[in-house]
Amino acid sequence: MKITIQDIAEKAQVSKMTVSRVLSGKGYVKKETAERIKTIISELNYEPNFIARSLSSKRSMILGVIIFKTAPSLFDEYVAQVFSGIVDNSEIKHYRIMVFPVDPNQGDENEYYKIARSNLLDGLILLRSRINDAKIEALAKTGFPLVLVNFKKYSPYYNFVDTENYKGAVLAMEHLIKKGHKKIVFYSGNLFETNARDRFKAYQDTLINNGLKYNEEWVIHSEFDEEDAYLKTEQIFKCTNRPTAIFCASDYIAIGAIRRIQEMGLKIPDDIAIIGFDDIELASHIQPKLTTVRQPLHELGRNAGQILLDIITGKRKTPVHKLLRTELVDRESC
Amino acid sequence: MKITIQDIAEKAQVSKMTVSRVLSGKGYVKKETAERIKTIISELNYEPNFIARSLSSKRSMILGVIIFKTAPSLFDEYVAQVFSGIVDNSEIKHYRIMVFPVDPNQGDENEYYKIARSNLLDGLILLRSRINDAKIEALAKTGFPLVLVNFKKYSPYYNFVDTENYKGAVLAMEHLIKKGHKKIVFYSGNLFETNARDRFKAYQDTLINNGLKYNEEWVIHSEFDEEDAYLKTEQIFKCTNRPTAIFCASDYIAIGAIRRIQEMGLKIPDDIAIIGFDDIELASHIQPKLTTVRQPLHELGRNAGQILLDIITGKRKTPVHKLLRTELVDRESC
DNA sequence: TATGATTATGTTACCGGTAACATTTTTAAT
DNA sequence: ATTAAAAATGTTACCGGTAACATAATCATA
Repeated sequence: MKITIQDIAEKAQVSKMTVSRVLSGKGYVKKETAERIKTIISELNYEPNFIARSLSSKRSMILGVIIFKTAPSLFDEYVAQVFSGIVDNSEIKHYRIMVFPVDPNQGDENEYYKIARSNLLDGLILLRSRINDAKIEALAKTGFPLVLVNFKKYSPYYNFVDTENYKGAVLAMEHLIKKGHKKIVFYSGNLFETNARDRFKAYQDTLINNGLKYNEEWVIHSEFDEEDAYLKTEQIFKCTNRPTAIFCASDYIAIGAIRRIQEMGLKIPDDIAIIGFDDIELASHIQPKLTTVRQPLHELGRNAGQILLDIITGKRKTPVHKLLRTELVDRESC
Repeated sequence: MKITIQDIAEKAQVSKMTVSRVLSGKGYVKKETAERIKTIISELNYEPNFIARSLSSKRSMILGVIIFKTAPSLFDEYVAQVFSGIVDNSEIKHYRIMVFPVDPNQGDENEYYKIARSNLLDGLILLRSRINDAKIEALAKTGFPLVLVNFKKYSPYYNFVDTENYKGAVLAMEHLIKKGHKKIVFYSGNLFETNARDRFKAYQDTLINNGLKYNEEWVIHSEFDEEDAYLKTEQIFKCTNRPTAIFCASDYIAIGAIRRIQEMGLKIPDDIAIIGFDDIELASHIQPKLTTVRQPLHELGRNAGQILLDIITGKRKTPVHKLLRTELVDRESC
């Protein structure tokens, strides 16, 4: 039989409330009484019922992390690092973290909307949200504490942390152009994600600002994952005018492209230069080491967690719009 | 104001119970009544209070995953893959998954014991448990649904899924020996983990079974992570009798060792051969591609999840002890 | 039409805490 | 000694569901 607060109260010959006060540390309790109660608590090995507490206090102390499953593997490095960042915060230790994989292909799309409205969570962080997701706005408008990671939309309803994707992509493009490349292919990633759009825009703008032509044929509409990029790399070699460099909207894309290119016997960066985006762990381990634009994934997560807490505790008024810096990591692939 | 089951009941002019029956699909409700209630539910956009339901029904439909933070990064590939496996199960979709990072260095050690006893969870999966962890046995003995991953202990109190670490390590060692290596170093990983112990035992036994000598000087007591292995690789070159091969208890260890060895200008596998354990994604991307023993991480997670569900629903009686197969992946590092 | 079984719905209590308010005891100040 | 403030404890109601049991309505059958 589970020990309840009532059992403790009876044994200590006080009311439930006094025990409750000892547990929460709030309100007045005489020192000796508190000691007596504490002793009984540890003797009986009592642990408060989390669910009951949540129901009564109307705060669950649970935060949710929604992970849209867009790549074959749910927990790729992107998610892993952002997640580590979220958790890596002493303040967040008072909260429990719940993970919700949401697979749009499985029709899970509106799951998280239900979850948010089921009183289970005090707040929510969304990873890999897409702009074509119908329910995000509805949820945001309810005022439910919500932080989007890598989803940029300047609206009073949204709170987000994102990276300076546009600036980062300009860095990448200028790096290629400085090295003399004029024929640059872009692997887009999924353009329903705002970061892919920003990088795409920067690709186009930087070409034009440097007197180069934007050529639609040189845009490969890949997903963000390795496999898709691997498969679509065929397309490059069908171009009549073969490019000399590739700017990939993510490192996973770059890794897929590199694999295909190397299979064809071409040398990187001599035959074709490649630059990625993200700087995941793999980037520095593959051959050649990948030049890329570093996105502070861990920081992204840490900020998202902190902002969410601040919103929940009322320390910040929404909307919160935050952008983090990127930096070029120059290695061997271009 | 949040809509409650009472609001629905009033609007439909029935009692709460009838609404509750419609929601759960259990018990009798007249068709027209049910329709009427369903209409009102969707009109008012009602979502049941998860917490209240849990308190009343005494099942939270929440599973916990405890991740002992032993490496610098909480979510390394090992954790990511096992976790993906846990989640990748249609039956588990009815449950919520809560993640608890437990950092022994921060004194979190007994956190999970409290969590398990706070009525928040229906069951628990433990990753990276160590045999010196005092509370695991206490928890297991309470009969709380509990599955350990990669923790082998044949006891009626424990349920676990593990890999055939011993056999896998024998595979690795025999592979090295077959290639003519006689002086083989072992990087142990943390010997508080049962899988490290099994691999260590296999290392010793296989040496002896092949007429080779077990030499304590050739055992490097590293942690399971890359950085520690990198640092401890110095030790090899202090041996008077320099080894020709290294068997690493994990791929991360191997990657750390390789980095140090390559920095010293030595060639792998010519100057020194290396074999790893796990077959993480990185293993096939580094240079040279790592020969290793594949451990089915995703399967490990999938099994752990399934076993936990079976225990919770009473389909299986504990104890459950399950071992999964390993396989040698022959690449370029030896 | 009576009767038992089946279907449909309702009532009550409870899950185990906490909030809000009430009461009693102690302490400090006049 | 009196009295107000502070400290200590208690009472009651409620959070929003569900389990268990009770009752009412409907149906099938003799």
